[in-house]
Amino acid sequence: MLGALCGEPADNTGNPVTSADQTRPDVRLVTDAAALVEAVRELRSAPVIGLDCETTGLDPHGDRLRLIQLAARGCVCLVDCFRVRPCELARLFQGPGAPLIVAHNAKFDLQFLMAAGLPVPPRLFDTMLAAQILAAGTPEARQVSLADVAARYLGETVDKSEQTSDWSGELTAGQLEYAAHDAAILLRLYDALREELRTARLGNTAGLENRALPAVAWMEHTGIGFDAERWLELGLAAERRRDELARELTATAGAEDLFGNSTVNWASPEQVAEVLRRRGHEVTSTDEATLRSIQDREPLVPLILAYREASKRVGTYGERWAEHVHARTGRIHASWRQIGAASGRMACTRPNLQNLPRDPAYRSCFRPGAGRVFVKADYSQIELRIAAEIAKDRRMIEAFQRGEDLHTLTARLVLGREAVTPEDRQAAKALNFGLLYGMGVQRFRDYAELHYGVQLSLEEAAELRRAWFRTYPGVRRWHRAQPDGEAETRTLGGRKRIGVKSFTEKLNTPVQGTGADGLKAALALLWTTRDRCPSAVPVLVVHDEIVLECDVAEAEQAAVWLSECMRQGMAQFLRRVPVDVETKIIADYGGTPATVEPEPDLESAPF
DNA sequence: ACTGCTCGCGCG
DNA sequence: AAAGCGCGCGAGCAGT
Ligand SMILES: Nc1ccn([C@H]2C[C@H](O)[C@@H](COP(=O)(O)OP(=O)(O)OP(=O)(O)O)O2)c(=O)n1
Ligand SMILES: [Mg+2]
Ligand SMILES: [Mg+2]
Repeated sequence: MLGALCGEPADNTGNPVTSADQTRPDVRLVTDAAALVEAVRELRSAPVIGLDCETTGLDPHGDRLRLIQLAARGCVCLVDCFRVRPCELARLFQGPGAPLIVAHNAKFDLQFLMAAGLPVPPRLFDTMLAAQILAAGTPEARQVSLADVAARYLGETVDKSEQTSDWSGELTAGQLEYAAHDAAILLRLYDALREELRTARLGNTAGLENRALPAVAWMEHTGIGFDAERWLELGLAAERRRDELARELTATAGAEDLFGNSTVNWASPEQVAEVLRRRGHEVTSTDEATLRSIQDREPLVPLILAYREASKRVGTYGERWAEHVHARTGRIHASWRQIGAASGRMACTRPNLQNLPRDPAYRSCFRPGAGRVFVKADYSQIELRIAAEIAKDRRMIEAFQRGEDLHTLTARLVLGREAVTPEDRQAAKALNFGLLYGMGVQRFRDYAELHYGVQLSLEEAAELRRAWFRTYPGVRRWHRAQPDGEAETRTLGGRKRIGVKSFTEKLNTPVQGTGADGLKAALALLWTTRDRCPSAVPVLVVHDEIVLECDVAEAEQAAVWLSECMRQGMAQFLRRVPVDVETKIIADYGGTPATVEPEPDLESAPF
């Protein structure tokens, strides 16, 4: 049955397959070492090769590679990994003149190659990333399955019914046919997407994404160590607090039925709003800003907010996290979306590791293995620096050249005093970025009151806000220079977002997106220079922050390496503004200090 | 039981 | 809630 695929294509019934495709390639099934050597010899001369892997499941740590499909122009090789060890493919992927490897969602295939001990091809083109880059800002950016992309750019329909079939048994003709087609279509897609990228002037962005891609696969494959026991303890404490607060809310509101049970579900915004309206507050929302505005007249408000905080911890940061611990590795392998936002930022799901509570009790549950540490590096004031460059604000540029800290300055401006705590500085971020991206005076005033306790009249708030814009007059000009109507924006790296509608989006997108460009350039550098720190692996990316895990002995080296990659990655986009990276060596993600013994200095050693 | 929506909120 | 932006997740709720 398998032999049929080596020559004439056949379907499951053994009948010849008819196809409209006149250029159907030669399909070859490789089931022994000699055939693999021969296949690699032939493929090695191809400049571009489509790669697709069929696996027994979606988990590179648990499931197995079954079939590796390699498509050159006019020739598809299917390597049956149950019959032949694919190590020989290292010769295809590596060395001078190695081919460009084209794959769809290559992060998936790369993780299986990594698990199999195969090298990561040095030159990659991911058709999914390309489609996301081209569609940034449109709903199509979220519909990027191979079938979607093939339909969009080739007008071809792809049958995915075999994708989820059983790949652990005897391979059927239908499966082999499907596998060959999937790989072959990648080459045509590559041609079409490369042309689209060229005409949209997005080639540089695609290059950047494809260079960052191995680091993202590396990070996902690595996962991160997690102390589930301590995490669950925090959940139980939050649960007790939540239930206590619910009882107190019910008692305070007098919302008990005959049995003393609550008639209100405090987790329902609708019911909370109804309670508040009955108590004389004309609210249409119950978010924190609304609740704060009635806090003076409503004793339930602090209880509701505390209840919400506890509920958040029980729900979003609760016991379900134990399900994310991988049975084999004992670590959490979140799913990283390399292009997760319309701006170009990454995103993270199942679970989202980019919005862990800042509370060290939670963050310290993420820990390196024994004898290892985390090295965490975060860009300083990054979007202010980028905005200074984009808006060409002389005052802001010069402030950065002098090494000033604008978050601290803004905290001082609003507080009216010199002394600023780390919390004050953290709060100033929302003010700086709020004003930078178009926040109005009303919201500015309420924020200042809530976080700094400074009560301002609307006129006083307006004056402070004007003072901020007087300090950075280039930012005000930049605001006024924004065009009306729908626009497309570009980052300093050339990344494009289309359909940008509102004034505030037009301000934010190129700045946030440039930050993503720089961070991805840093990831690309980390991958290509990883030999500088052999024990180091990436474990987290949090927008302008990268966390590595490495041996204690290599920590200092890793810190230098990481900060250099990050500086270089970002600095290429900033001509006038310096880039600063804050790097720390820590025993866990909560920031527990690491007691690091520096690497022995061999140069000056006595022997 | 599942899907799709809104609301609210965690993070950068 | 207000001209800050970008995400993902859980709960409630309505519809099936
Ligand atoms: N409320 C916020 C917080 C952050 N950001 C964006 C802009 C920041 O530059 C970027 C990174 O967040 P950080 O917390 O790292 O803030 P900074 O880099 O500005 O400051 P720091 O020097 O503390 O790193 O995320 C934002 O838009 N709005
Ligand atoms: Mg930062
Ligand atoms: Mg940060």
